[in-house]
Amino acid sequence: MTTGPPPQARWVLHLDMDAFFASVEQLTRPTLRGRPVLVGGTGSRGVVAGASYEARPFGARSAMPMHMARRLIGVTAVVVPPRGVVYRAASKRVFGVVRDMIPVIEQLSLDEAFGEPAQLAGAPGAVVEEFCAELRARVLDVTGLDASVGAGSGKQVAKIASGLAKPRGQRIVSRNDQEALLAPLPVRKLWGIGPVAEQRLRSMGVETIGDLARLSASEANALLGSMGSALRALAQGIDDRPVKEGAAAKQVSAETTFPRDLMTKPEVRSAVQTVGESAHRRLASDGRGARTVTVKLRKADMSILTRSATLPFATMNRDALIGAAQKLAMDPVEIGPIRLVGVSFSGLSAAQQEVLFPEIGSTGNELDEVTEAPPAPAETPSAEGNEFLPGADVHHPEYGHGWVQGSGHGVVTVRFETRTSGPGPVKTFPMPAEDLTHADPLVSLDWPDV
DNA sequence: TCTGGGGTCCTAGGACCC
DNA sequence: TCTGGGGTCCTAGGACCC
Repeated sequence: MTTGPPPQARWVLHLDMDAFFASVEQLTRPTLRGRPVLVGGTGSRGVVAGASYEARPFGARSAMPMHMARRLIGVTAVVVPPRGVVYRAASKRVFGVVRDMIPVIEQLSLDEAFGEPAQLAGAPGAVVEEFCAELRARVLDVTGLDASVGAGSGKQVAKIASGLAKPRGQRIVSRNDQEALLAPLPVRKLWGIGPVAEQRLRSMGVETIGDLARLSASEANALLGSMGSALRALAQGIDDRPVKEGAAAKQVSAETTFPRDLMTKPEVRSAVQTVGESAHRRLASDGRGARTVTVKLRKADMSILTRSATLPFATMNRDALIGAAQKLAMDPVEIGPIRLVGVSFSGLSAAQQEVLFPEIGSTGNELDEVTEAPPAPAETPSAEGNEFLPGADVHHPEYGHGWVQGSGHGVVTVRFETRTSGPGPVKTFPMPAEDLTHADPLVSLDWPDV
């Protein structure tokens, strides 16, 4: 007599790499496997961008100030600066594997994506289990990196499921089970509910996703604004948002927090120049031009000021863009000490009509002042007079590829290893170490085609 | 020794045009 | 000589995500 539930029409998958940055470090630097690894800024104002699973029992978490995470773990902590090029290359390979099984994916970041495999439409849970297991096995086999996968009737449930599956796991949530799963979770677990919305909801006694689901539409809108009814629907498990390929980036930016607050206009000028050049390099590799330039300043009290200007035409001309940024930057003498300077380019388009205003920046007074500005404070106190900073990739003619474990006191200590070498030997060289040269970090991945 | 860097989307007011 | 709306662009700020 039991006919069972009707087949589930939609299965959305969410794949999330486990501790991605830290795992890539452990993959490419085998000595770090099994150790508490913290990836992030090593300066006094650094925060944790990634923590290995060995670091988490100590309480270390992403976004935590680095000094705090370090103190929690103690002397066994290994702190390495982020290597974006390596993570991007690893990510590319991961999602190449995913794409072989799921042609259309929606990538959310370097380490996450949604997919909705057409062949799973209407499939029973057991088939979805099998598919997810195969997906994870292939990713691990090709890349050496662990992924967790969640599956559900929509994006929200799939994402929550992958979170519950971590690490090295998978969780398939059928439509019939999703209400029991969602209802007791804190509202903060919903994508789109951050600290502010959480507080507003809490003040009205709404703590769980179930509480939010029971609100009337008008109550939800009163508490959460225009997003209210959409978030209430998500809380009720109603989520028919399609999985679609991500659009091209709408903005390209760079920002730097300085070890000491900037106190003078020349310091800010110099910072805008450096940060603007960094943003421009990304813009150039993107290949598009920008119309709108935005300068962002974070003051010592953490408040943020932004100023933007829109040019008559999109351009990729470096001096025109940075010149515009210089005009927007404010003086710390007037607004107070500045800890962060950011430059962002938006209004991106393929059209480039830089020839239409060659006079801006390239011959303007703006740039001459910039060129003469004194340098900003050194980004890292130990940077001066030390060619090999900890975490740097290096090459030695005899020992091959390695990374700097430590430096100072006239010596540099290097661990020679890559993904395929296994834990390698450590060597110490007196400075200056003439045989040591900086190396492409991608060599540490030791992949045939990168 | 407090709090990174890279993004997306939304709101709200004013300018400007029809 | 007074008074509309609608639509779009621009700017500044803020919430939120990984």
